[in-house]
Amino acid sequence: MSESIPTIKEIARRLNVSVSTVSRALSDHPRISTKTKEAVKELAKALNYEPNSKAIFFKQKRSFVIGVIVPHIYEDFFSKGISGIEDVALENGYTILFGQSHDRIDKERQVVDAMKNQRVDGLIISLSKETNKSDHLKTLDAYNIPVVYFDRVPSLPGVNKVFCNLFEGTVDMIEWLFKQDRKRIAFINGPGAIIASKERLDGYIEGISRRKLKVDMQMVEQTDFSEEGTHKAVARLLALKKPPDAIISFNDYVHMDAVKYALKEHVKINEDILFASYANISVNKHTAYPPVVSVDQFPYSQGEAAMKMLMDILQHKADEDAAAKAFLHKEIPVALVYNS
Amino acid sequence: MSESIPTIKEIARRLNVSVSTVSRALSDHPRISTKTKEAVKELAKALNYEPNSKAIFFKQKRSFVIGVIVPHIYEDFFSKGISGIEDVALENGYTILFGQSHDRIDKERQVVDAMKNQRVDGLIISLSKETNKSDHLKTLDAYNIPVVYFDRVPSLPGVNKVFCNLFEGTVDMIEWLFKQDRKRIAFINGPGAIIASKERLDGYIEGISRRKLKVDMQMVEQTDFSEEGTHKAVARLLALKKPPDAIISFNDYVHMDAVKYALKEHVKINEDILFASYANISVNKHTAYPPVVSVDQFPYSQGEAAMKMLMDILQHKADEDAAAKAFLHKEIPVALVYNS
DNA sequence: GCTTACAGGGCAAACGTTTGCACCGGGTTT
DNA sequence: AAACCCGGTGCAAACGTTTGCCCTGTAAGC
Repeated sequence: MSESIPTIKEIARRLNVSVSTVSRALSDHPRISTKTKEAVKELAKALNYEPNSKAIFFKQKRSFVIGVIVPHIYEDFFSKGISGIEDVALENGYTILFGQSHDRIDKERQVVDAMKNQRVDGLIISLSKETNKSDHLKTLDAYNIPVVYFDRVPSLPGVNKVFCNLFEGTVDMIEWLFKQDRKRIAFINGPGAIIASKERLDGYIEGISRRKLKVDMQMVEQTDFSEEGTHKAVARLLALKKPPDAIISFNDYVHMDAVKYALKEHVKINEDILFASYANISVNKHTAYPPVVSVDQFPYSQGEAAMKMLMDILQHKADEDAAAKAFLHKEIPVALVYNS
Repeated sequence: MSESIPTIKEIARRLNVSVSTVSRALSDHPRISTKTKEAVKELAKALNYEPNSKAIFFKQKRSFVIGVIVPHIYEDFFSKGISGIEDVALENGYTILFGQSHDRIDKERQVVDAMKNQRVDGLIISLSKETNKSDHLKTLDAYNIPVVYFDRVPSLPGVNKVFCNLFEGTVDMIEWLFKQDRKRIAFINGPGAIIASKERLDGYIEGISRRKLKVDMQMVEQTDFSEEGTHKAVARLLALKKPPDAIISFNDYVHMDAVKYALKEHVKINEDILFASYANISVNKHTAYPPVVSVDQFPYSQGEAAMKMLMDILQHKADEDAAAKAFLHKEIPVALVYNS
């Protein structure tokens, strides 16, 4: 009943030629006459022939599939990153196998395993928060599957990675706030353990220091990303003898929670206190009180860059040229985005 | 240099048995002695053997990959749906190939083609807005790839689909608003052309009618989902001689835009006017003015249901039993979610 | 007329795995 | 003692495609 899927064999049978001829005709091999090629291609089109990429992989050891693993898909940042990856992949005839780690290392392991079983040609991964060592990714080496890390990258050097550094962006943001005549700039950072927090804090300290001011650690709060955590941080800031006239939040989600609490305290958002943040997520355009400035990390571009890097690696895989095998690093510049 | 990937052959060679024995041992075939099985399994583990699923597909004509195509990943609704799909897939040993149509039919075609080339075992798709006929999905029949439609489903009957109907939810929402003593309930609907708009409108009319009230079409506005479109709709509602005391928005994004405009007009949100909406997206928990009630369509559950349905179809694919081949429909109930 | 060259195309192996069938040796039936 | 059964295992084909090598026929070169 289900009329069989056309194969190269079928074409060969109908045209009374051998399968090898068909194969070569389809790939424009010079040894095949134009006439035969035309006949083959015509019939292929008529039968709606599509090569079975699994069989090709089997022969060529390439699957034309690349794996993409992110902590969460629901975060604006990652969904945009995936779009960047996907677009470049499609341009190059690749498809993406997808998985989420939900920020858990066991899940990450499971997904990495699944990708390995599927014999992906390469992997782009943004590490889960729990992932400090990447031994589960070492096994990919044995399978000769190259890995490109994306945004949440290991700090070790011996890897390919695309990321951005928030240090400069933070310094710029502080400069800008000073120009708006803000003098008491507070900062709600994320948990101290993660690198992203350190980058931001370093930038904050540098930014304040450049104005020859002393950094007041009372102005630096921390949140665990929960609503309560952020509320408490804001509460402490507002309770200071000299409360801040600007608050930088770790990201736009923290920003929203901060605003929510400040509103309850009758703070005039972006008047009494200017609110700044990181990420520049899409919903900022819809919310009543977006941050006046947000540091955009251009996830789409990061995704594009990561996929291009992977394509590059795949190209040069067979090369004996050692130089082509060096580990690639790419730092994407950030930019301030203003909401008026 | 790249130490070779372990195969079943390698195991056979080392253990001095045939590949068939290894294959059977690995799959717990009853004819193989426990001793041999143990030896094989032990060595397999030691070598870190992982079956090459491409080769298996080749033999079994199953890839253990299912394709998932959605209009956008950045929408909260779809990202949750995908998570539901993914979790069920993983439980069943399947991995997902992912693609976005960006609400364009040409992109949808391209992605469907890519999935076909990869010989996915099945496909779950939420149609793009542009897709009215699905001839490009007909070609999947020839490849014997079953399709389950998800949320954005074709209205025709001869398909498998999981969806929810907003009619009841809308009626319930109106009832609830009446109970809050709201008498002039306005409605900002989406473009008339899409089914989702019709369902909502029908529910709105039914809800109002049940109170024996006449439906005032001045209270029914429309937006094209742009910020301006929504702003104009709100402006018209506020300019009415008898402005509304409740506004239902097409979804939470429209809701946000509506609130943003209303704030400018000094409306006291959720006091002067109660705001209600659909979708119950995650950021509602962070925003300053979430809708007091939102109709949750449980995208995660829908995703789960869709994947389970597909697993079911795949199970019964070989069945000659016609009953098992009937087209499956599943309607997921919605629920009101209140934000206090 | 004979060799040589080359264009055009076919044969068959290989990729990793599954599976129907055959085989073998020892124990049970008759 | 012949016939049978059965647990345990091996053989080989098959899946769709690519590719190194070989074969054939015709035309050019001598």
